[in-house]
Order: sequence, then structure tokens, then C-alpha cells
Amino acid sequence: MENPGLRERKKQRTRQALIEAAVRLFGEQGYDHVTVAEIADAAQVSPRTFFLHFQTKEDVLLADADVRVDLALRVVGERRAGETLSEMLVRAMDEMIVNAWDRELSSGLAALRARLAASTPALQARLLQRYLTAQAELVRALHRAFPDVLDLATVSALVGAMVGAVGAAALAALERGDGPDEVRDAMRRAVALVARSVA
Amino acid sequence: MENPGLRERKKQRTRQALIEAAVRLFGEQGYDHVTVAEIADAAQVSPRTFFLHFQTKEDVLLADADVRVDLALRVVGERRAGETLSEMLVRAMDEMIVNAWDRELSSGLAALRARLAASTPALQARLLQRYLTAQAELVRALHRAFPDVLDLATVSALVGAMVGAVGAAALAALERGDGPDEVRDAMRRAVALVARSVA
DNA sequence: GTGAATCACTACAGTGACTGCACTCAACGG
DNA sequence: CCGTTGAGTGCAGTCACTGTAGTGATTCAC
Repeated sequence: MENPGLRERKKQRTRQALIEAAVRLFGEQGYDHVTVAEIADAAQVSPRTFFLHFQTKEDVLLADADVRVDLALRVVGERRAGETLSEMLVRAMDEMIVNAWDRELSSGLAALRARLAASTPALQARLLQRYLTAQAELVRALHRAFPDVLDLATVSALVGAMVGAVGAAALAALERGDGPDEVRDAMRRAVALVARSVA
Repeated sequence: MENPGLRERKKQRTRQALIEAAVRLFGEQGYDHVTVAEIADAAQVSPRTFFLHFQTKEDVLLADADVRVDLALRVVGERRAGETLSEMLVRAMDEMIVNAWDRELSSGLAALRARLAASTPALQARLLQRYLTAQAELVRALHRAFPDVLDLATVSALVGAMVGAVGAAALAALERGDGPDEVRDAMRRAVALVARSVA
């Protein structure tokens, strides 16, 4: 169950090849000057195979987003004794930020995504959808964790404030051309700000 | 300048015909069982004309969203003497809610949109994109109105909380099958809740 | 080890959103 | 009344995405 097996490893290798080819080509030529056929070609597979791994062309750029949501949900699920709502939310956001920094900020992938999303409506739409879906999941999880203290509207407002603030901070930092460390710090400051003002 | 002229009136008539045909067909058959060609056919125009009026198939359902954003921006632009930030934000949200009730909630269009968006990822993505764009505009306008009091991160958090709470409240009410009046009231309660907690 | 089942991958043909282009004709403006 | 403008059309084309019917390598049962 634990070790993958040859077939699964091959599958992951083609998946990774598709992602890398896509990121490289998008970076070189821009999102909509690259066709799925070209990505598949660069990854040495047939065009049809691309859609075996990703539902849409946009999804290849958002491949790892789900992982981060799971991190936050785990934090919420493993509520520590005596932890308040805002403490828990801060911890969940921190987990996601650190993970994002490890995987994407430091490699410049986040900056590429931001740049491409800014210039491509379809991509922007999908990206936002991912964030909002994650936001909704977080709301549900928090509501489950503190069912008697908070109603759904309050939790929605709190999470909305967090996500709105962090997103705006990250975007501003990326647009300013900040390096990965500075982006991460800006996001953390936003989390702290919101946590303080609702305490 | 003020009165439209025959040509412009004809244009608006075809635009309206396209919207009505699309809403009717979407309601009957579901979003992606209706082709643009069918919509154009029902509106008695060529398929090519559809794209003269709407950039994408999704946009025909979101045709009037921009109007409401303008309402909120006008409220912010015409700041009343001595009005605090949260008072102004409440007023802006109220304007939008009232307008939404007039145009969409009472006619069931909002409910149709919610139903279709829930089952169609592409539509959901565009809808969210519209909301988030509006949110960003509102943030910029508020930041201009209170430049010395608030930094961008705070405004983002506040607006994020408002939009997040109102959206969640509206969605919950629509899902519950509430009538238009109840949806509107739920949205207003959400606004009041957020305004109170940040006062 | 061998045969059967599984599954990633492929080739092909098709649908449908969306675009560029060349054109028509009604409405507008002087 | 005539030149200009602009909404609408027809057509050919690109590209994202899907259904289907395969093929061949891995996996599993025996």
C-alpha cells in the first residue's frame, strides 16, 4: 500500500513532466500562446494524455493547491486544548504560508502564477475558484470545531477577512517585485493584523 | 447625448433578447446543455452576433453585475460629512443589496444563477471572478476615501469580511430555498453583524 | 512461470466556444 | 442626398476538451 509500484511511478513521472513542460512554456511564451498540444509534445506524450492527468489546461498550473488546504484542515481537526478560534486560525494560515513558501514562493512559481493570472482572465477565474473553495472548506471545518460558540455567518466573516487580507498582502508584495522571504513576511503580518483586530 | 437613437435602441433590444433567451434556455436545460448557437437562434440572430455583445457564454448570465459595483463606488465617492468607514461600507453594501433585490432576487434570477453556478465549474469561476474584481475595486475606493486612517491591508480585511459574510449568508439562504425577501434580510443581517464586530 | 485482468497511454473523430475577415445594409450626420 | 459609421452576417479556422476503441506494459491469481 505504501510504496508506489512501477506503474504508479511512471504515471507520476509523466505527470511531473507535463507540469514542468507547462510551467516552462508558460513562462517563456505566456499562458494562451501555448497550446495543450505543445505541452504534451514537450513532455513526450500524446495530447490526449494531458487530459488524463488534468481536467483543464488551467489545472496544470494549480496542481498542488489541494495539498495546502489539507494542511489547514488538519490543524483545525486536531484542535489543541484551550486553543481559541483566532489562535487556531492563525496556526492554520501559518501552516499554509510555510508550505507555500517551501514549494512555490522560493522557486518563483507563485510569482509566475501571479503574473500569468493577472493577464489571463480564464486562469484568474480558476485560481480564485480554488481559493474560494478552500475558504469554504475552512469555514465548514471551523464551524464544526466551534459549533456552539460561533454561527456560520461569523465564521465566514472571520475567514473572509483572513483570506482577503492575506491575498491582498501577497499580491501587493508580488507586484512590488519583493523576494520570496518578503512575500511570506507580508502574508504573516496580514494574519497577525486580522487576528489582533478580532481578538 | 441623453436619448439613445434608433440604432442604439435596436442594439439594446437584441442584447436583451439574447439575455432572455439564454436565461430561459439555461433554466430549462441547464447551462452546458445549451449551445451559443441555440441561444442565438432563439434570439433570432446569428451566432456571431452573440459574441458582439458578450465576451463569453458565461457573461450573458452576469450581464448586469457591473452596474451594482458602480453604485457602491458612488457611495464611497460621495462621502458624507463625519461618516465613519464602517458606516459608509454599510451604506454601500445596502445600496447593492437593494439593487440586487429589485433586479434579480425578486425575479428569481439570482436563484437560477446560484443553481447553475453550483453545478457548472466554469460558470462558478467567472462569477467568483466578478465578485472578487468588485471587491478589489471597493478596496481601492475605500482606501482613497480614508487614505490616512487605514492601510491597504486593513481595508482588504474589512471588505473581505463583508463580502465573505454576505456571500455566505446569501448562499445559505438561497440553498435553504428562502424567498427573495428572506434572502435580502439575511444579507442585511450579515452586514450588520460585521459592522458591529469591527466598530 | 503463465494466463488473465488492469490501467496508463494512444490514435481518431467529433463537438462547441471563440476569433479574424470580408461583406451588407440600415441608421446617422452634414 | 451622399458619405460615413457601426450592428449584424457568413465562413473558415483554431483550440480546448470528450467518447471510443484500441495496444502494450505491469500486476496479480494460481
